[in-house]
Amino acid sequence: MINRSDVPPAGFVDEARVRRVKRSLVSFEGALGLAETFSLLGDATRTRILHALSVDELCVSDLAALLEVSPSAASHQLRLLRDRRLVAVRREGKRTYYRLDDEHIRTLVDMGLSHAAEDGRRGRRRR
Amino acid sequence: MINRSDVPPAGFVDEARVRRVKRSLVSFEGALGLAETFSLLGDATRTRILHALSVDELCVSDLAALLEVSPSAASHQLRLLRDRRLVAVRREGKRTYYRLDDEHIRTLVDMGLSHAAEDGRRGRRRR
DNA sequence: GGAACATCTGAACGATTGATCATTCGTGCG
DNA sequence: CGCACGAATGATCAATCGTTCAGATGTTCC
Repeated sequence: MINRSDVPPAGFVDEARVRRVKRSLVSFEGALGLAETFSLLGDATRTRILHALSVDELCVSDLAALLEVSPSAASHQLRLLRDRRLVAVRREGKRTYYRLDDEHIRTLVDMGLSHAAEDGRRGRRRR
Repeated sequence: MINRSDVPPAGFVDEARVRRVKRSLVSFEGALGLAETFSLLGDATRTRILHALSVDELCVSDLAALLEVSPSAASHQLRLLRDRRLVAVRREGKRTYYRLDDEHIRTLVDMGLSHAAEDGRRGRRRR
């Protein structure tokens, strides 16, 4: 038996390295979950919502007016963020107040902003 | 003059709060840049690529074989990551080796993974 | 030079996305 | 109750995205 059974059909250029990487690789499902969360941050409207909420809790109408989007659009996006537990809800009479649910999110947004800032400093985008 | 000129046409529920949030809000362009970076992380294939590269540098064919995607697909995604400077390239003979360009990225991916992990622990997804 | 290989690129297709509009739900008030 | 308001939802449509396929580059080795 020369070929190990855990080696995919093809054949790698650098077997040892690939095996090493493979060992600490997360499952496809894990990556998918990660990507789903990130893709929520991958929209300017939602990023702005999260960034606004990272400063203070806001009701839908104020949030919508502040970001100059329709209340409906804001609500749709808030639902996505809510489903993923990035924001939490609190009802007060007719109004619904949203806030960040997780301290991680604030950190992610801040970190992303600092990356973007640095990215702007040097010459964004090759080619 | 009762109405301040920097107040949008409508009228907010909580003027003071909105003004406070507005003050520390990033520009639309800033949010857009942030979102563009995040949306690159918002795809499972790219996340897996980045995660793999966070372990070790790899050439395109090994990367593709490891993740079980076509070399073409891998190349397309790598281009996007390259354009945004998330990965860096090194050529060695016929092969092209990719690696993470920025330590931030590794942190972002790791942080996202830990968030996802915690998210899995409690009951992901409401409703 | 030419064959073999690794990677890149462009076009095309199907799938997913975000905004919008109309409608509905829920709450407070006259 | 019935109206008004804030918010949520469903359907629709255009735009964007990721993959695939075919072909173009670029590199090594003979």
